[in-house]
Amino acid sequence: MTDVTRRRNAAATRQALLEAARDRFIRLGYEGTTLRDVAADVGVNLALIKRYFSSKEGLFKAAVAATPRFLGRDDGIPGDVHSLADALSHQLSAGAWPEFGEHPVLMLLRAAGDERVDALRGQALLDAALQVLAAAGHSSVDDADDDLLLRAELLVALGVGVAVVRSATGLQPLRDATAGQLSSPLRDVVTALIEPPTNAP
Amino acid sequence: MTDVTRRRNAAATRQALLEAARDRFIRLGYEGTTLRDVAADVGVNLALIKRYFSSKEGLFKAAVAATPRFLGRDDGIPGDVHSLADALSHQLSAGAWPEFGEHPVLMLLRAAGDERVDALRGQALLDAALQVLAAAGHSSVDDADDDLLLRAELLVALGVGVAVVRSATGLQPLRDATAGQLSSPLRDVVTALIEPPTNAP
DNA sequence: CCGCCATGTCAACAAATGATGACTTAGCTG
DNA sequence: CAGCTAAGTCATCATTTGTTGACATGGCGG
Repeated sequence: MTDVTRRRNAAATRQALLEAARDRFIRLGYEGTTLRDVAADVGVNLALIKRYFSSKEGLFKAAVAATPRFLGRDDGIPGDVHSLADALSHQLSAGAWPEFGEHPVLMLLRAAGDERVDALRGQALLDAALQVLAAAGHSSVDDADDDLLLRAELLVALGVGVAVVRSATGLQPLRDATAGQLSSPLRDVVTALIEPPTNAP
Repeated sequence: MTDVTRRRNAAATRQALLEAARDRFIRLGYEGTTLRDVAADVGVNLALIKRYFSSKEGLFKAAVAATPRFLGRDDGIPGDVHSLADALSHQLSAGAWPEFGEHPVLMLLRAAGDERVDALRGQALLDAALQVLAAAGHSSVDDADDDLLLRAELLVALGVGVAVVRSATGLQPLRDATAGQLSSPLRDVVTALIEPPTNAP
């Protein structure tokens, strides 16, 4: 945004536009984001967006492509239920994602009815559920029955819900919960969902 | 909408407008809903909305006021953790809310940045969390420590997440999950959150 | 039957917003 | 330095959408 090395530097300007757009898309959704505001954030003329991204939809797709998925990041895939719970705690803690302001999954969820984005969004959530299953020791989809997949998706839904609730309300203490505070309850949930207490004969 | 008894009947027309608006607000959010579409749904002129609700914001607030809260409905407040889990299973099952199409909580979450709606939304979610606490045997807020409140809010977030994920994606098997299928996992989650397995000394 | 008033329609305005082509300027290259 | 091209600006258009005042009309009370 305030990059000094951006004097008639196309790549840097394009990048700045992308970041400004991503920030607004995450906070305000597709409809709520105006191209004029994005251009103003960067201090550049509206028409440049057309040059670099063709249209608002092009800008949105580029922003989506440049945003990490739900359980994706660089943390690597958690190998067991405990590290999965820890990864969730960190992803859902208050200070996480300082570069986005909100949880990046919100951008996907606030998208317009575009077909390609819909597919991307569904895939991202399914991927997350599969990662949960992997952490539970199931390497392939067919390895798990529908009930287990449903349980994994419920865990993903919990993550989505936390992100949504935090961004939409000031609900305390959830709003400011740290990873440390989330850790204990989330461990309980993960364990209960993926390793039910009394289910084996 | 297709009420035959609606020939120059102000009350019925007003009600039809309210229902059409509610449906669109829930599915498409505040920004995504246009007054022209709402009027067209009812088969009435756009200007009538101004007459009955003053403005789009007035229409939205009326729709919010006429929509049940999260754990509110008429089911009554669940008295223990098991009936709480069952109530959740039913509220979050695929066929629930036939009169809205989606879970009504989505209307609150997709609201514009209006101050009063923000407050309403926060209050609705807090109420839901308090109901969860009540089901856990805590009659007042002060009765519970922050950790327990956080756990209750996580359960509410799970509900919100399920509603959001279902409305935004075709994620299976969550999308079509019945109350029966949700029951077992949700019981595990509720128990784990509200009655942690190994916490007492 | 007739007029009145609630009910509803019509046409038009203004603001916001995405899209677009013509124009300008800075910085490199020869 | 001259000039060409990429980078950026400007003014404007078309569309959508909320808002609004003037107008039409149907049913009910007298």
